[in-house]
Amino acid sequence: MRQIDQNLPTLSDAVVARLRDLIVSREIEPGARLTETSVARLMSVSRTPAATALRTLTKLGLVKYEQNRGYWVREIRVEDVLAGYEIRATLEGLACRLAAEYGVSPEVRDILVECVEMGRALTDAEQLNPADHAPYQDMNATFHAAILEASGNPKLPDFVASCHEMPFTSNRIVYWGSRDVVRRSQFDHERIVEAILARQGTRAEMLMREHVLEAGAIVGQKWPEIIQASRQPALAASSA
Amino acid sequence: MRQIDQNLPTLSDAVVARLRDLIVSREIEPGARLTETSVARLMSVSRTPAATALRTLTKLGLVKYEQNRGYWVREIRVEDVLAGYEIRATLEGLACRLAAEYGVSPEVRDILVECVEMGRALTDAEQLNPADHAPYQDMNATFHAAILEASGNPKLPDFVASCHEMPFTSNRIVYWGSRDVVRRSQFDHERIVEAILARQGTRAEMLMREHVLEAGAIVGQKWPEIIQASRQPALAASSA
DNA sequence: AGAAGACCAATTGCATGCAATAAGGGCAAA
DNA sequence: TTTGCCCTTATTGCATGCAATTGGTCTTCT
Repeated sequence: MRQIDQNLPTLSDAVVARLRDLIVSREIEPGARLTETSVARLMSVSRTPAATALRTLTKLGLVKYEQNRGYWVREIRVEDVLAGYEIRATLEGLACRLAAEYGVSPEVRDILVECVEMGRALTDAEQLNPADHAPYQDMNATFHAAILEASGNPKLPDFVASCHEMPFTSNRIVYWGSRDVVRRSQFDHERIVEAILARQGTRAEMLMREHVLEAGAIVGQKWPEIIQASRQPALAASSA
Repeated sequence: MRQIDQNLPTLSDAVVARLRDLIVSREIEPGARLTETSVARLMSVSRTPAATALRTLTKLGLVKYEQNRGYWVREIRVEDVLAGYEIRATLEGLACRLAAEYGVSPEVRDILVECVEMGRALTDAEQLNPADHAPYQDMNATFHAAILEASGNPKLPDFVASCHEMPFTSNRIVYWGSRDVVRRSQFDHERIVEAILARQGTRAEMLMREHVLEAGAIVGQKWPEIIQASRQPALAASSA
């Protein structure tokens, strides 16, 4: 009875994951009513994990809640997604500045240099290799996480993580359709590392802001396609 | 049976409020075990609202949680509080820049001007009047909220709000012990409004950063006194 | 004596019944 | 016709019993 389809630790987590996919893919339409009972039936669980999941999704901003009234699916507006990128850009920019100003440990420096070298190698060929997409995403996540850690601000990683929990704002979404776009992102990484190691705080901050905002801009441009693609369950499910 | 002492909508909310006070005031020591059952007994409620409250406090960062293991009281470190101020300073700075760059509506302009005039009046006398503390706090909250709204970023108010939920990071804590400190804060407000109305985005951003960081610096300086004062239940309870 | 395995206690995770609450509709009175 | 009140109904909020998981301990075998 444990685990409905993913091997997440609790039923509630599994309900959150599945319900999020259903909302993001618009299989459940914006404005639709979500009662604890209906979610419980839909997921074949009792009301307890359904209720817990709905509270979690409320905090994630995917459903709206009114006291003693119930839950509704919220519309995912492109301006909300862009707002998330704007906040993430600012916070990751802060992390860059702090890391540059206070200086990074040799270990962090090695990680950053390694990320840059790996990214260069993965994107150096004349054409992007689909098989390199996943390694590049991993490198990207490592890169951003290392800088957040190196900021010395113990709350910053958590705040940025809550940005990632919003749909389409994750740093795992690296557009792999155009070599130019990926290559430019890679150049950003190189300049960011250069700035941090040279202790150029403001430069590092602005470069990271730009870097993240550009990722957001690409999502904004391709918004109709993204929504369209996410309507297809097969694709939406792959986001897990 | 409803409401144990505050008139909050749900029992769970009341448990969150009381437990937060107990943790912040260190009546429950850092590292202490918190089981659903013990909290339920302590608050004279069943396990359900206790469990909900513990999950909420985990998200607020006041308790630590381990899967299927339980909850522990986390230590409130001064560096965590300062980290919160650093994030808040950056985000409110962002809001200022956006409001300045895109321009504010006449309504918002009137609110900001009114806040500045009220603040000037409340701090103009040679000595601070204790009775003016609460009105000044209200003005301060209105001021910051108006700018966050005016930023046009729909997620920004929520993110800043989650900063306020951390202990000692609320913008309601305005130090009222020194006229110079309050007066300087008031001057900041005046310059921030000037910069926003003059569409000077970067200046507005930096002024707001400085403004919030100074509030954090004061908390940092007075940390031992704050911890000491919060040990006294009478004072701690007044934070509700 | 040390290590591995099985048992035991403590704690959360889940299921379900019941109570409280709030919105909406119907009915009556002005 | 409109307005105000009450009642119904849908839904969450709460209480509690049971199952599952985890960590520690005790035993046993090497």
